[in-house]
Amino acid sequence: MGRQPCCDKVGLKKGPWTADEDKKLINFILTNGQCCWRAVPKLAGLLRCGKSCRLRWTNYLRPDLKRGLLSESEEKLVIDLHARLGNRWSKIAAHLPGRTDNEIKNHWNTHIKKKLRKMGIDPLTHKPLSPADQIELKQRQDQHEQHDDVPLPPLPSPAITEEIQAATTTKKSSSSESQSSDLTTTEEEKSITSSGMEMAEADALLTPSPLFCTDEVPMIQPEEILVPSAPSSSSSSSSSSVSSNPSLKPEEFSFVDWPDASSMCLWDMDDFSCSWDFMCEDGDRKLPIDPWSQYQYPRSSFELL
DNA sequence: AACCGCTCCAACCGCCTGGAA
DNA sequence: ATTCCAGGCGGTTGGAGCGGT
Repeated sequence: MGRQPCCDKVGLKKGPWTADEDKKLINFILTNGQCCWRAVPKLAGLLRCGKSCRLRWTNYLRPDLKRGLLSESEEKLVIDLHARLGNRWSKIAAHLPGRTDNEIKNHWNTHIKKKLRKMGIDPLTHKPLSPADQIELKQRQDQHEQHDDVPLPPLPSPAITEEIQAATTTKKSSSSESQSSDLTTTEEEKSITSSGMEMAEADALLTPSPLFCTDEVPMIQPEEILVPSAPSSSSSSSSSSVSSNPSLKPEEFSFVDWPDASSMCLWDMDDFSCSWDFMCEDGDRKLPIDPWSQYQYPRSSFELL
């Protein structure tokens, strides 16, 4: 017996959201807050299932979302976090304010995977592909230049496979922590702290405003929140254009942590790169490590891509 | 201009989990 | 203890947009 669908799908709309639907959802959430997604479509006058509403809001309409491609620093962070957490996109996204798990997942699949493979790094294991694998990969790429979905070559060694499986198992066994709030530190996140970056450093890395390329993403003030009027399918890269809603007041955005514009500053990349000197514990000592060393290629080789 | 193939990403689907009943 | 429900997550898909021929 299959599981009941999340909602009665008869008569429900699917596919891209229209500007009108977005407007209804935004107005509803801003007025009532996020609660009981199942009830949202009915109360907001939408012919969507609650799940669809939640996704639309969290992945697209939330005012605190960043837009645009991931910056180089964000990309590095994603790679590092992926090496430690695997495909746990929501966990990874939790470390990148304003980014969604979906966005990071997409970026990983479309950009980062390719970069790593080009560099001879297995995106699955974050270990170098063996020379034989690289030759094979090259041959396959030559044969199927256009296809990125070439099956991955064999894993470098059974030990690595076990390592990944162990990580996967950890995911299952630690599922009880998966729902914990962002403020709590999970076991895995603790391991990140101890084996990799210091939490404070990670926080510094992850401090929203200074990190991001503000030229990619215009700062939006609460009073500037606008309701899109163009169909969503065509507004993917310029989401929040358009007709303002005078009924929405800045104070109604209390659930959004708006960056303090006065504290905004741009960091030089050189300043930022300093933050990538991680520490590892060696007994009682803490030793600095370069996270890029695990890839066994010079940092600059990545930056050239 | 038309066609084709590729890329990208918004959205969907199915499963899992925690909490309430 | 069990069942049900809602929310969350990760994998996958579909289609718009774009470049090449």
